[in-house]
Amino acid sequence: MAYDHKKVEKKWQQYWQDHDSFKTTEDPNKKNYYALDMFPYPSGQGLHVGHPEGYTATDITARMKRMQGFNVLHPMGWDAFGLPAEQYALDTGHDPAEFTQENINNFKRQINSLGFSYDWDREINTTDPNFYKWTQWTFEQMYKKGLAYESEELVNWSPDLGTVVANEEVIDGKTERGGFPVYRKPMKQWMLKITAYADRLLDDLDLIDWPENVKDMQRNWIGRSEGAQITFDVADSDLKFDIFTTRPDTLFGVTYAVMSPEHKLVNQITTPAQNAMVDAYVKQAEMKSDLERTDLAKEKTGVFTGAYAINPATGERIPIWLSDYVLSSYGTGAIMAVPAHDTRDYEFAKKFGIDIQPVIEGGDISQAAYTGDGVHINSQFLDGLGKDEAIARMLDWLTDKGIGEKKVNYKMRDWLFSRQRYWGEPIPIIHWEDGTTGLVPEDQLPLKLPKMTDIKPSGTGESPLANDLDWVNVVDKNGRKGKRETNTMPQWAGSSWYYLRYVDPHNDAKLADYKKLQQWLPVDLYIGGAEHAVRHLLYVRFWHKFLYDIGVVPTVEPFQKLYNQGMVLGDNHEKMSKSKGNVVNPDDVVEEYGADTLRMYEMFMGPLDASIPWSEKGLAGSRRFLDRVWRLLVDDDDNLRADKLTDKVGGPLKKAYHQTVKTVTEDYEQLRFNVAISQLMVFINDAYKEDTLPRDYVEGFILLLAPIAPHMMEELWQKLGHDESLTYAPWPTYDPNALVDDQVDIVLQVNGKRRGVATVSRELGKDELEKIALTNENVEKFIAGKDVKKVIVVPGKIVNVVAK
RNA sequence: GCGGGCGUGGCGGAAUGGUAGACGCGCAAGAUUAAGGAUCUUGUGAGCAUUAUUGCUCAUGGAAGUUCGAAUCUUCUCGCCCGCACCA
Repeated sequence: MAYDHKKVEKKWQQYWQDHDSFKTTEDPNKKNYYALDMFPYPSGQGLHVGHPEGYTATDITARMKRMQGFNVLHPMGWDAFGLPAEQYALDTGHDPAEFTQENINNFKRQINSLGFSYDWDREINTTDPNFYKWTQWTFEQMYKKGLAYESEELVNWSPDLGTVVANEEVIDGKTERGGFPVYRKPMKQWMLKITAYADRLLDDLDLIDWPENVKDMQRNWIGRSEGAQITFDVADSDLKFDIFTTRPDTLFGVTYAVMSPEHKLVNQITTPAQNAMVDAYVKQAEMKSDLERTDLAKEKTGVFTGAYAINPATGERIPIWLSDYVLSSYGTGAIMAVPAHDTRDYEFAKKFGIDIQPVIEGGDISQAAYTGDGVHINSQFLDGLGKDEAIARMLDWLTDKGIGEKKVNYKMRDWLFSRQRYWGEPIPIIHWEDGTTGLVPEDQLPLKLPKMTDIKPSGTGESPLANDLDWVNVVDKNGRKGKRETNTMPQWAGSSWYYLRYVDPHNDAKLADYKKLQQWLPVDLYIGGAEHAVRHLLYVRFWHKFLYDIGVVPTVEPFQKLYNQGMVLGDNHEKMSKSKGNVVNPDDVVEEYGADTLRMYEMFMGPLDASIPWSEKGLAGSRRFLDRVWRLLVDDDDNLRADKLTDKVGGPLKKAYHQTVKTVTEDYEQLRFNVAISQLMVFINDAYKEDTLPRDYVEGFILLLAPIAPHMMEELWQKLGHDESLTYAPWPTYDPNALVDDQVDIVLQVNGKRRGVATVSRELGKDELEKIALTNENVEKFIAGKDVKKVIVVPGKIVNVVAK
């Protein structure tokens, strides 16, 4: 009888549920291990075969750690607020809450069908008021510290979505969701002051074990740059403006200044003669979406304001231009232009015929800007100096004169935290009629999202919540009237701290108990997709550091080790998508091959972080291996092949077994599952050649394979006579002495090429090995007629004869 | 343009300075004739030589280098992927 995956998988899933097998233990005598998945957004599509790749990796780790005697926290939950559900609800007339619940039920069914060892008592859901109470609470703490503030900002407005989106949600000038154009528009919005943590977010990357590319992306996003802020006077007026530059040493080469079209001073400095042109340029810039602005970046545009500034170094008058190559959102929104030594300024100066004044030797300014290092010229007190020295000297000079100072700037901007949509956490703020703004008192949290029938975005920049007057209008105990904030939080809010709630999910009094957090944090292993490298993972680190500062969490970083699983591609090597018709549904795989096969195949495909095409043949191969394991131990009548088992240990499988325990344990630890599986296959291939199998080895093997294929291994474990689940069976150990043979193969080389092999005693010394090599028939052939210059002997491994 | 990564059989991939191609897929041969994606054993980078155990040559995108020895380290170069992109 062939292995019946449907029966066996159902049986053990039921067993685990009935026995609370995966309930988190909190034994003070054990060490703790926190294995975390990026919780999913429960979409209407259901689980994708990409989801189980990361989930299986953490599940294997969690299962191994349990067997190794750790308390293991391995939870799952739902990132259930967000645009897609709301969009779907709008399109179909569904209630997003109901629709989301259906999706969650489906996701949970699918996840359970794959045999993941989650502790469902700790399930969380970001849309549950008992959860978002603490999202709101954290927002209030930020507000009290001045880190959550309301501000008129130039924001990314998406008319198609009817909401603003954060900078991080704009990809190539379009919204991440839907790919809609984005316009810069001034709007009053809630912001979180993530920039206050810029340096710590940057520096603490050194403390964590994350992929280098993710760290680099974060460094890049934070974009710290050191330079100077310098004040320029506007000629013939009392006005001044600041610029930021990383090259204060080139101040003598400044021949003009540029302000962004949105700069505050534009109206005040523009001369009447230039007014019409400036006006037209500013309007035009306003109309363009970000995408159009960057698309047109090939050709610089700009307009002269008619005004002049004074170069503080030379005292000369320099024209002030306007151009959208200067961004209002970076630095001071104005620059000093050094066309001789900056490629952008060079292009602009060439186009508009502005003076180009070299101040560093090297390059040819008739051809291109010279941005390299060199000796300064035409720069009075900087003449003769190199770049670094000149920068230092100039900073001193600026500071002395009181017209400039050293300054650090960041590309990262504050986090736009409000959305004009319904399906999100309400921001717990009340705007009072006397013009003040206050928090919803903590004892009134959670501030629940009201049920509404019409949740269409107004399109005017107001949230649909504004229409629910019963909810919006409030009166305090003194009769003062107020209106609730109607913007909601972005989807990233709940995911910025959810991993903390798993630690203490039912706590009514606190976000989570500090002592419990001390026991579990930081998360030991966090696995998810690379698409969250900057956004989610930067927000989380910011929230965590804030919560650390106010004494809620005990660690400065949330996730000690992060790993990005790759993508599962379609069998045509392309990203799976409905339109390409290459989507594989995990339900179908579980039905046909079983969960163990799916888990095993996804781990065997290749390295966990690689993106690899799906192969039905490969999937079948994984099933074949599991069948092979089954048949090795179970006969056609579904009975254990007891006659094959022996209580003796040792024999021909001894070395292979110990090697397997060692390799598999180490490979699991390093998430090298594909290699671990190949070693398990080697052992089974060896075992097939033997008539008898030591029972110890068979049991050890079953435990090693159990994290990957838990259902079948539980069944085999039971057949071997165990009446309890193997969940807490002790992890196999190996004897290092069993790994070394008395006899080893020594490779014999001549000039680095393999010319023979000799099987000798492991302890054989250098001299004997050299002698064996030199007397080897084939080696002799290759050194005949040559001088032996040197013989390199690596005992136990190799002998290389160098002959010329 | 800048930053990061990758390039190994027909395919997915092993090997992180010491026998290149573990393991799997595919393919082939043999055994077997179980009804279902069969199973078991063996072989399988290319080429040459050999009755043969076997030996030799070439081979990790390309070129050069370091080294007794390089898929692995260095430089250049080509190609692909990811991220950022007028950030002053």
